[in-house]
Amino acid sequence: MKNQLKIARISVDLTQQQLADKVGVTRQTVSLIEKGKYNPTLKLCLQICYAVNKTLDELFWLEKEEWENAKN
Amino acid sequence: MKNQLKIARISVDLTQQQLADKVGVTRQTVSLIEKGKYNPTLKLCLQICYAVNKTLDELFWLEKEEWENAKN
DNA sequence: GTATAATGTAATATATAGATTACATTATTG
DNA sequence: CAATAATGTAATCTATATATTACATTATAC
Repeated sequence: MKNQLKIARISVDLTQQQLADKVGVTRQTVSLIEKGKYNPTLKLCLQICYAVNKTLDELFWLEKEEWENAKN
Repeated sequence: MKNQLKIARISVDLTQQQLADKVGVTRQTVSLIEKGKYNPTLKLCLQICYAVNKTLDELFWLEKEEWENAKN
């Protein structure tokens, strides 16, 4: 599932590992979320938002059509 | 985890069962999410947003402080 | 160009989201 | 107030988010 995490993370100058540490998750999890291969929980989404100083909509919002195309 | 789902669902005149059907989940899952006793996945959050015509921030956003208080 | 940091990704294990079944409680409507 | 619809919630099961370990590839710095 597509998202804006990678660009947001880089803009606050964090590596995947640093972000992972901040939100208490493994680097792999961050990597997979950025790649759109994961369906994170709301809690994790919120923690990521706080860490990179963005809102849910800014990082994770998808219009319904994009959603329906991106079947995965 | 607190959220605005119940009020949004009622405002589009759906029962928990109807919402559950629309998003392809059980009524129990909807109930628990409304009660703040569940940590839904991003996909489910998005589908709920589409069903009640709200955004992620409108339904699920929590400021960091509220978050930190609401430990669960 | 080589060392090192950062990232991608695969296999297996564990924790937990969500389903299922069931029953109780709380609205709502006649 | 009685019947029914809507909702709360508990126990058990299944699917999947996330951890762990490990190794490969890609970027960055010397």
